[in-house]
Amino acid sequence: MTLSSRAVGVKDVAARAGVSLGTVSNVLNRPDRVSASTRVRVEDAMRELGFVRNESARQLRAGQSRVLAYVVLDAGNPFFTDVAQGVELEAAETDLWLFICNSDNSTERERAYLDLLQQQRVQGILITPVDPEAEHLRDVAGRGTPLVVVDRTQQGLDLCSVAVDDVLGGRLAVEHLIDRGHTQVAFIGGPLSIGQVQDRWKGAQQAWSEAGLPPEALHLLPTSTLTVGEGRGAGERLVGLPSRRRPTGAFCANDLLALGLLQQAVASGRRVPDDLAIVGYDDIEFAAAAAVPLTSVRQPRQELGRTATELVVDEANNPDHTHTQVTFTPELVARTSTMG
Amino acid sequence: MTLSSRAVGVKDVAARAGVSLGTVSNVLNRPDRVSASTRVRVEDAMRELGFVRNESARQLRAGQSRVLAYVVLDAGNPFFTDVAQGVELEAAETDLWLFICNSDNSTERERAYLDLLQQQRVQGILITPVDPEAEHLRDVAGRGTPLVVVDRTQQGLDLCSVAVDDVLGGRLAVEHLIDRGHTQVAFIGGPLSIGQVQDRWKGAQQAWSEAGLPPEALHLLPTSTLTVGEGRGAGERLVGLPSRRRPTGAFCANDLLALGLLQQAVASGRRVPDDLAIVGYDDIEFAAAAAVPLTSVRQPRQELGRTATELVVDEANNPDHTHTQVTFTPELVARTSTMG
DNA sequence: TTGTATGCGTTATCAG
DNA sequence: CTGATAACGCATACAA
Repeated sequence: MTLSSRAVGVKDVAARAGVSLGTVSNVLNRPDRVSASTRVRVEDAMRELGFVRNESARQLRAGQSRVLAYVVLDAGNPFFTDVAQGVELEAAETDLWLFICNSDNSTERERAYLDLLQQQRVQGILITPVDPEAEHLRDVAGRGTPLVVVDRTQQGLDLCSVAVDDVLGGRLAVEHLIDRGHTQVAFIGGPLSIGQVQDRWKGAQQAWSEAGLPPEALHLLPTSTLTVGEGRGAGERLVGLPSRRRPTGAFCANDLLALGLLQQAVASGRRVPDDLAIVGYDDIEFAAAAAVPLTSVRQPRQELGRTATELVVDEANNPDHTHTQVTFTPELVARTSTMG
Repeated sequence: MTLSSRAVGVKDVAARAGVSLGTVSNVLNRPDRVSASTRVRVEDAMRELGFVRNESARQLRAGQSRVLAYVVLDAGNPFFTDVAQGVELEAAETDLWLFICNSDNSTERERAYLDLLQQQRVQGILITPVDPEAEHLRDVAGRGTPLVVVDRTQQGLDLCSVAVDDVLGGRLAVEHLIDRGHTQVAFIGGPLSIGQVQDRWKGAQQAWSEAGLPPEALHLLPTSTLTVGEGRGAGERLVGLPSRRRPTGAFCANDLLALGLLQQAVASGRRVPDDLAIVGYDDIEFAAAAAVPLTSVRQPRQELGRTATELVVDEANNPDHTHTQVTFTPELVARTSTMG
């Protein structure tokens, strides 16, 4: 309703309530120092005028904000939204709010959001970066905004990070396929420039060679992104291989790929797992909900988010903070797609 | 590196570069008014000092921010992240940035985020609200922050909104099942207090009665949420019905339910669509990617986001803005889950 | 409780 | 280009 001359401020409230400016401020920040009756009067005035505290001014004075931000790689990937949920749960307990930003796999967007968030003086930034070694990540920390890297390991020790042991995850996946008797296996994923993909591939190779299997029987089928569409494409390439060398088991670098592969396999008449066994990675909700429930490597998603949040908050408030790299252990969840 | 005495400001930069404060400001805001050589010198100083513009101060002065916020109902539902992507695409073209907030179906969290965003003086708010008639939505607009309701229709004409005709969507789904010869059909979804669910159910009933089919042959299987888990549960209840009256087709109020139902059906040995045909709603990416690709009602998700963004931006900048209610038309996408 | 004054960092203006 | 200065809205400290 208030179509007034814009911008209702504390002094307008004070005038309306017939009290001083300082009293309004007290109602806002130390309600106990104000008598109940005047407090009510002030609150009424605020309501009538449609007063909204100006956070810019408040923050300019206080120098601190009550919001955290999480810059995700791909807001459409349920893995990240699950991590974000963990962040929110923990943040809520500290009376902090969360803004989610989507870099959408673009280094430029990532950098632009980091700039914006620093300028906003958010209390801390969580980020799953395109490249964990990028300079601009360190710049942020150097300029005073606490920053924690999520789901990527760090080379240096100058940043906090929370990650999962992806080499181990890769081992678990491939060991499982070996246990099930597969001797021709495909690793589907890419680009290898992505740290996680590289680590999972490395783990796969380790498990394979330790089992004494010939390297050429572990096929690398690179993809250009980790999406459902690429998974379908990989399925078609798989069929193209000569039947003698054609993999009977596939380990996909994430569940999106695995679901695409699964779809393509079923559509082309192959049976899962009899003709093709599939292991995914992340164990997103849709993995268990696929019509052929997907075996997958589970990461403690919410826990990642919670822990990362604890770390930023500590970095923001504890003068004795020391950078910490936390590594979680993944776990294989066996389902029908390998255990028909 | 800059471990200095906190808070590098424009005047520090000016001192370091040996220029006046005004010049630094010009480098920041009207670079053309500064000679190339001094500009470089100032930029170097900013870099060396790790200067970060203080957005609070800037905004306090300008009274305007460059960020939009989208408050979603459920960040884990791909439908909303797709809408958000549409918002981002449009926002980027207007040089605006997007913060995503998750109300997680909680009225309280929704209200708290709205307060926070108003205090931050964001340029505009997009929201898919728990309840589109809630008072606090109107309060926001009344206090000067442009707000657009996304994916919910409005009763009044005092707010902008962008929605899809859910009654029509419901009709399309059920007409499709009728066309395929089904005479016992289940509607799965809930709670009916959710506007969308109610509308889809209404459309289903309309199509059913217009086809001259008996009302009792259209079964309502209510759920308490729109999640994969509830979909599985509904599948179990479906089996419980006496075979004579057991539905051969199911229309689910969203794809999450449909995927859960699909999973349960396949796991319990029913064939889709021969034993049970399934229609979902939203056409999220995982619908097409399900091992039995899901027939679904598609909404123009990105378009929803784009249009909503155009509306907030207009409301924020155009003094002659008039509130507009935009309604899009849904479309049935037939796939294997009904067309085996 | 009240008035009043000051500062937070940035931008804009104006005369030199 | 410089130098000085006034806002923006809020929080606080201090004296009455």
